[in-house]
Amino acid sequence: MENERVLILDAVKQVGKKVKLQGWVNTFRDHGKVSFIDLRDTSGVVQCVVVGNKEKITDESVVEIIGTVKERPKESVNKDLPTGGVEVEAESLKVLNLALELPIPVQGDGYDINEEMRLKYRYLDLRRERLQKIVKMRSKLVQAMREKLFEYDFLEIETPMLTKGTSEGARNFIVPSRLNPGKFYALPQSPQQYKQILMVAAMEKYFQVARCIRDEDLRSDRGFEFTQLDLEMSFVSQEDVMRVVEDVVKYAVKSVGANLKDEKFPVINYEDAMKEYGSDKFDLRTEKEKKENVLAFAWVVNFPFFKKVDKEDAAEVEEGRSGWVFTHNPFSQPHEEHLDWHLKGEHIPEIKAYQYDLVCNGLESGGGSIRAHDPKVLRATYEIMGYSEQDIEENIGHMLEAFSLGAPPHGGIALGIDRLIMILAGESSLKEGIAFPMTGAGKTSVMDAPSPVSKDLLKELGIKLVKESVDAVFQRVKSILDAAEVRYEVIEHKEVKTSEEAARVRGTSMDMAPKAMVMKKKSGGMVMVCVPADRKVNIKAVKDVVGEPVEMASPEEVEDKLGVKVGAVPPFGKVFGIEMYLDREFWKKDEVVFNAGRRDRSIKMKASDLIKAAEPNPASSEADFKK
RNA sequence: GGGGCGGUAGUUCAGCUGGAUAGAAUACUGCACUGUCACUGCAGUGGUCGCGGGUUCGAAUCCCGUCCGCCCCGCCA
Repeated sequence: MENERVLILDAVKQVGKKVKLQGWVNTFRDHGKVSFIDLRDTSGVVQCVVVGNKEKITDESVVEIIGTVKERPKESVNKDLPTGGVEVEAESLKVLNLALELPIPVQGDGYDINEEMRLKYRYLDLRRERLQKIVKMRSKLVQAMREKLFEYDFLEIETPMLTKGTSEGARNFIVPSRLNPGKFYALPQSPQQYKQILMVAAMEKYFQVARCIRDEDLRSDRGFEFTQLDLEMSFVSQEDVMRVVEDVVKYAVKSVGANLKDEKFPVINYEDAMKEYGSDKFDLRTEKEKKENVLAFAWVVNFPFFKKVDKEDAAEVEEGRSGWVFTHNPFSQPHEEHLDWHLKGEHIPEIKAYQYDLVCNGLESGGGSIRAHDPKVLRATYEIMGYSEQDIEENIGHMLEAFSLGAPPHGGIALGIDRLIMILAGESSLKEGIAFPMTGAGKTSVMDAPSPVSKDLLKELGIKLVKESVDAVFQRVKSILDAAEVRYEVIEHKEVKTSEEAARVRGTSMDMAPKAMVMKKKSGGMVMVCVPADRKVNIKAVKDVVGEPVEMASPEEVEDKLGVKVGAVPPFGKVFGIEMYLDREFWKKDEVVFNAGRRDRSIKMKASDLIKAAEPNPASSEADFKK
C-alpha cells in the first residue's frame, strides 16, 4: 500500500497512516534542524515536516515524501489552509526534479506579469491555482455538454482540418500541398458545410467540439483559433433546436456551479432588442447580479436575412455584388411567409430568416439557424447577393448538388466555448481560459512559431517567396549557431555595401572577414568559397579542389538563388543547401566577423566555432583559394 | 493598413524638467535557527537602462532611426 502514491486530498483523511506523496514544493521554510514543505499536487496542499534535512530544496521542485499523517498540535493548526489541521511527518524525502530559479513567479494570480513571459513559460503559469481551476472547469464543462448531447442521441463526428477554403467571410489559413505543388488546403473557419452534408448523409444528430481557424488580425480577446460546440439536427424547427441547446447549456453551466438569472431563457425579437438596448448583444443583469457573476442568457430571433452593403466598407462592397449581403449566414432558411419574396428577390430588406443568437451577459455566445435544404432557396440567396451563375457553381455547387439528392430539413447552432469559459471563470480575457493561447502578434505559447522553413522544403512544396523577409537568412544563421551551441556576438551598424565599408564600421580588419563567393559548377549546382575579404578568389584553385570547372555567379543569380544580396551572403553553405569551402587561412585564425543576410548586422565569433557550426568541406582546410 | 502606449536586476516597478557608484520589493546565493506556514535575522550576488546613431564637457533621462511588446480602429459571413 505504502508503495502507491496517494493524492493529498485523500492522504489528509488518513490520520495515523503512512503515505507516499509526490508533488511540487509550494513553499519551503528551513529552520535548521526542522523544516517545512508545503507540498502541492492536483488535489491540494499539505504541510510536511522534515527533520534533519540535508537535501537542497527549492520552490517548485518536484519531490517525493513518505511519511505519517498526523493531527497537528493545537497551537500550530493553520485555519487558513483547508488541510491545516494535519501535517505529514516525513521519514524520507526524495527530490525527483530540482527546479532552478523561476523566470516568473508561480504564486499569485499572475495578472501583473508580462503576457509574453506568461505564455513563453505557460507550463509555469498554468501551475498557478487560478489557471488550474479554469482548465479543470473547461474540461468539466465540455464533459457535461457531451453527456447531455449523448442523452439526446447525438453522434460526435469529426470533420477534416485540411479542407477547401470558403471564398466569403474571413481570410483562410492555407496549407501547401506537397503532393500537389502549387495547390493549397485551407484550415476550416467552421465545420458549417460539412455538418450540413452530414445531415444529407442521414446522420440526423451531429455534434463536434470543433476548432475553427481564421486568419484575421488579432485582438486581446481574439486568437487565430477558437473552439465551438458545433451541432446540427435533422427534421427540426427553430423551437426544437433552441429547446435542446437551452437544455444542454443549462446542464453544462450548472455542472460547473454557475447561477442562472432565468431558468427559461427569454426570447427577444431582434427589432425589439435594437429598440430597447440599441444592440443585439445586450446584458440583462442587474448591478447586483453582475457582482455575483450570474449568467443572463437570452435568445434573439427574427433577424433580417439581408442588409445593405456599407459603402464605407470596401470588403462588403466587393462581397455584396448586388448591394445586399446576408446578416448572419447564407445557408439560412427565410421565414415561411417571406419565402415567395425570397425566391423572387422582392422586398429584400423585409425578408426575415429562421436565425437565432444566444447572448450571455452582453456577449454573443452562439448563433445558428434553420438551413435552406431546398437548392432553389439557397440558390436564390446567392442570386439576391448578385452572384453570377458561375460564381454560385464555384462557391456552393457541391451543396446544391447534395441538396438535390435527398436532403432533410435541418438546422443547428455553434456555441463559442472560449467565451463561455471566460464568462464562467469571471475573466476578462479569452486567453485565460485557453491552455496555450497565442500572443497578440500571433506567436505561439512556449514554442516559437511561426518560424522560417528551409529552402529545400519550400522547393519541395513548389513555393518561391516573392521576397524573403530581410531577417530570414540572419535568423537561419542564428539558429544554426544556437543549435551548434557556440558563442557569438551580433553587431548592429549602419547599412554597408562593401567589405571595406563593413570592416570600417565594425572596426575590424578585412582579413578577419570570410567573404563568401558563390560559384556555379559546370555540372550544375553551386558551391560557396570563402576567402579573406581583402583577397580575390583564384578560380583555378577552386577548380582543383572541387574537381570540375567553376565560374563566378552573377550578383543577380546569387540574389535569385539564395535570396540574399551579394555582400551579405553569410559563410554558411548549409543555410542555402550548397557545399562550402573555407580557405586555409581561417582554419588558423582566432576570430572571424561577417555579414549574415543583412547589410546592417555582423556576427563576430571564434573561427573554430565557425568551422564547427558551418561545417565547411574538410578538404579545404589545406586549400589556398587566394589570388 | 492606421492610431495610442510601453521596453531599466530573474520578475514587478521607481528614477526620465540631463549632473549617481542606477534604486525598491520580490526572487536567487551563503550563514544562523526544532514549530514555521508569504518563517525570521544577518551577509551577499545580480544591470550593454531593447538596439543603432546624434546633441552635449556629461545621456537611463533630450533628438532621429530601428526592433520588440501591449491596446484600439479597420478586418473577424
